[in-house]
Amino acid sequence: MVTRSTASNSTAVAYHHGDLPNVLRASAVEVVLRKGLNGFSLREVARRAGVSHAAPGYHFGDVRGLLTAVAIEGFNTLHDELVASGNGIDEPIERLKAIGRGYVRMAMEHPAHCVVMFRDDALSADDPVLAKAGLAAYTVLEATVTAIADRYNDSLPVQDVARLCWSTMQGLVVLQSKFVSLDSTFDRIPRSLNEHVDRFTDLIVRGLLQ
Amino acid sequence: MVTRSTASNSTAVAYHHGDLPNVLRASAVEVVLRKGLNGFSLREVARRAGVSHAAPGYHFGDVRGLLTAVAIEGFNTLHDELVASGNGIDEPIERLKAIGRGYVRMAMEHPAHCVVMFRDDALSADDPVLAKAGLAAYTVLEATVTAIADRYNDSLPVQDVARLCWSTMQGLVVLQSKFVSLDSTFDRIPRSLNEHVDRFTDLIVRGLLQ
DNA sequence: AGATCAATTTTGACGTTGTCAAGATGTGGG
DNA sequence: CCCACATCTTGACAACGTCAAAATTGATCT
Repeated sequence: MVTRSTASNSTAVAYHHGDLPNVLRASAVEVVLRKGLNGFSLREVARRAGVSHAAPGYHFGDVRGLLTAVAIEGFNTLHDELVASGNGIDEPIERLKAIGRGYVRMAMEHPAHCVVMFRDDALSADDPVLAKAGLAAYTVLEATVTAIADRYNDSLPVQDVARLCWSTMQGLVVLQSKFVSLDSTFDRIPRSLNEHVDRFTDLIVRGLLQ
Repeated sequence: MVTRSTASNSTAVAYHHGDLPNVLRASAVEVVLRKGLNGFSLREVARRAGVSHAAPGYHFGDVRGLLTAVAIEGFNTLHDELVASGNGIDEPIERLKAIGRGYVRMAMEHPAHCVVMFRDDALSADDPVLAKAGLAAYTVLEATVTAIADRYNDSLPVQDVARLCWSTMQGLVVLQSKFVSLDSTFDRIPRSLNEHVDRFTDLIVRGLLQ
C-alpha cells in the first residue's frame, strides 16, 4: 500500500530524464537543509538538479506543491520510523517511550523534512494525500496509547493523551533551539533532543497510571 | 513631483513622522495576519504604512530585523499576559493552569506575533534583546513550577517540567489546526484550544504530585 | 532671522525570485 | 516514418530585498 518509489532504475543518464520529480524532491530537501526554508527557491532547486528554472513548476505546479511533496515524504518516513521504533516492544509504556525517541530520531535525521512538515502556511494544507499521510503517522501513536489504556487504565482519555504526546514532541522540536540558547546563557551544558524526550516522556507517563 | 500627494491630510501626520518604527512594526503584524508569513514583504509593509519601499530598511536593516522586532514585542506581551493570568492565584497548580490558558489566549489574540516568534529561521536568532525577552516569559512559567515543587514535591525536576509545559503549549498551538481537521474527518466536534489546554494541563499535573 | 548639520525618508538601480506562455525536444505508438 | 504527446527549455514579466545616492526635514547654533 505504501508507494515509496525508490528510483532504483539503473538507466543511467538523461534520456528525457527518467524521474525528475524524485530528483527535484531530493534537491529541495538538500536546499532546505543548506539554506533553510527562507533561502529556499525553486530556481536553486532546479540549478542543483541541473535542469532549467521552470522544470519544477511543470511537475509540482508551484513552490507549495514541491514543499507539500516533501512534507508527504516526511510523514511517510515518520510513520515508518515510528512503526519500526515500537516494533517488538510489547509493554505499551515502553513502546510509547520508544516511539517518542523515534520521533526525535526522525527530527534529527531528517531535519529538513521536519521543518517543512509543520510549516502549514508553506504547504497546500488542503492536500488530501498530505492529510492522509499525517493521519497515518498519528495513528501509530494513538494505537500505542490505546494499548496502555487497555492494559493499565480503562479510564484513560486516549485521544487527549495521544495529542498531548504529539504536541509535546512537536513543541520540543520547535523549541529545542531556544532551550539550547537558554542553557548556554546560564553556562549549563545544553541538553540534547534525546535527553529532553526521555525526560518528557517520563514525566507524562507518571500521570497515566492512576 | 511627489506622486504621493494623497496627503491632503490636515492631520499633522507628517514626513518626518515621529515614530515610523512603531508604525512599521504594526504594519508588519497586519501583513503577517492577512497574508501569512509567506506573503510577507517589506514593500507591502511600507505600502501599508504609506512610506517608501526602502523606509523599513533604514530602521530595521532587513526583513529579519523587522520580524525580530515583532517577535520581541510578542514575547513581551506574552510575558505580561502570563503574569496577569497568574496574578492573585495562590495555589500554584491552579496558577499553572491559569498560565496555560494565558498562553493560548495570547496565541488566539495575537496569532501573527506567535507565528513570528517561533519562526527561528526568519529571525536574527542571536539578537540579545530577543533572547532576553524570551527568557523573561519563560521565567514566569519556571517560577510557578518552582512554587509547585516547594509546596508539594521537593524532588520535582523543575526545569524539565517547565520545559515540558512550554513545549506542550507550543506544540498545541502549532498542531491545533491538524487536530481540528482530524476531528472533522471523523465527524467529531472539534475541540477548542482552551479545551485542549485544560485537558493537557490536567494530564501533566497528574504526574507532578508523586 | 538664516545657515548648517545630522537624522530621516525617497528615489533609482541591480540582481534574484515565482510563474506563465510559447517554443523546443525527446518517446512511443500507428 | 511520422505523428501526438509528455516533458523540458526559453523568454518574458512583475514583485521582491537591498544598497547607494539623492532629497527632505527638524533641530541647533550664531
